[in-house]
Amino acid sequence: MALRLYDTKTAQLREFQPLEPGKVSLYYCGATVQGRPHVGHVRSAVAFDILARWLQHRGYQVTTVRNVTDIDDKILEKSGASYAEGFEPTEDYPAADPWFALAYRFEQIFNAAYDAVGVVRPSYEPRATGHITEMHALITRLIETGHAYPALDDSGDVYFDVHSWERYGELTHQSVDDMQDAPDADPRGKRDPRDFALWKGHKPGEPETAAWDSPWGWGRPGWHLECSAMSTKYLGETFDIHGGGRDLRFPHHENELAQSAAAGDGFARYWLHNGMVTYAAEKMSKSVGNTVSPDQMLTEAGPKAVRYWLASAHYRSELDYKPGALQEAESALERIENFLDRALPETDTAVASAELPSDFVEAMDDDLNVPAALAVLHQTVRAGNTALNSNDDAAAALAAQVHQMLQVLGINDVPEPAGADSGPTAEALSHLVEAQLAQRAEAKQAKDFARADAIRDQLATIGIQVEDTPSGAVWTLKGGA
RNA sequence: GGUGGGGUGGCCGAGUGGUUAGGCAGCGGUCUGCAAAACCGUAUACGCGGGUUCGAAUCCCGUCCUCACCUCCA
Repeated sequence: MALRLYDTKTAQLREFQPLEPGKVSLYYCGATVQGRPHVGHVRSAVAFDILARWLQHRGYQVTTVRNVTDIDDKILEKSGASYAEGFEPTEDYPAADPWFALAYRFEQIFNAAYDAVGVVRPSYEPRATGHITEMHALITRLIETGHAYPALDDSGDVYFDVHSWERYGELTHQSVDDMQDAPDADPRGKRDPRDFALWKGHKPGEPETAAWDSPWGWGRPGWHLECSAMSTKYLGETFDIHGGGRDLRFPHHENELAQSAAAGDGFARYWLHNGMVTYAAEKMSKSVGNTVSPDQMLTEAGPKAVRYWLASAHYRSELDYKPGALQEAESALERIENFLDRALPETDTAVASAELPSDFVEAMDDDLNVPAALAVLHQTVRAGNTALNSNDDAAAALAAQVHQMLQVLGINDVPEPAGADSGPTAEALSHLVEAQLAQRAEAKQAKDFARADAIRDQLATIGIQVEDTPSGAVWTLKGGA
């Protein structure tokens, strides 16, 4: 069975066929680094990370590009504000903060957030400001072909002429005439309010460092242009998959498509969009102020559980964040890991060669139906536990399958938080607990269950859970004691 | 006004005509000194009203509610 993906542009499931046999080029929109990431950003990255991993699993050589928008109105605004009289600095926004320092600082925080849940770094991570030359070339082509024009006023802007491109609206299935004008639309030097900026002329008050020379005067790039210029540079004029959040479909992706196609490029062959993360059924976003940070999630559950939760709804569905959701994921994941601990006490080399269950493969091939794939994973865990309970040899093979499924979903690659498990502190703790457990074993031997239970309860109150197994007591450190 | 999604059992969340999604939380049981873990069993379901069909959560019509985008947004 072939991999099928839902393509926004044609609004249907399409069998995936790469442009070049054996290779896949994937571009997905990263963040505008003007502030800290929230859960929605991480969800999107996890969705496309799983796509990349699945393509790789299917044998494709995948080239992944995720852009960094390191210059835009908000970045300049926030930087500008940090120089103003009476500015109150915060940890995130210090005083006298150059725009490039601000952008790079948040870029690193974004990367830390992606890393924390095991998102593989893309092949390339280009920044908008590093591709001004390529953008100029694209603007020039658009002006030459009559699809772009310098502003009619003296702003120094250059606009894309939406009426010059009759396919405009094809991605989101809208016609220009039906689009509602922005209530606060500033017509500036536009022929039509819906024309969008390719190049923004330098404005008085904006820093000199945020302006580049161009055939149309000093200025800086418009938002949409970078993705067209960079995807083409790194992946070619036509490439396989373009991804991003659903909220980017319009205007961002529509505009990207228009400017690239109008310039004669084939551009993306499949468009994939992930659903929004909501909070109390409302889209999580900075402007609404209902964001939850990756750090906050990580205080509620382990990083693997966070990734599990982010993947637990289909990538095109909305994912509603609510307190308790992460604990549920943690419980589910714990059952999986308990099984693996029991069935694969030591690293087994046979694990790597295990084949994925066909139902799992089928689910993933069906537009990355991760919830259905997880159902297969859980069924395998149950079968494995049953096998273990009856000393059936099948357990090891099932465990190997479970391991492989976790691998493909990227859950195994989530780094464990450093600290608790190793080092002198852990060593000392281990000795203390083992001593207690030895006493408890003695008490149990003597049928002094009251004392044995007292020891267990005492350990429980400091966050150490004791469980009796056929091979003796084992203990685990539980957070949040 | 335009475009595109949704409304599934206590909660989350798959599923597009007939046979168990799955998880979490409950309840009962097995195991255990007691627990824990694990397994077994179990209840609660498809927004509302019509229609098509032998049969609909799934198709059609109507209706209500809701979300996203059209302005920066993963």
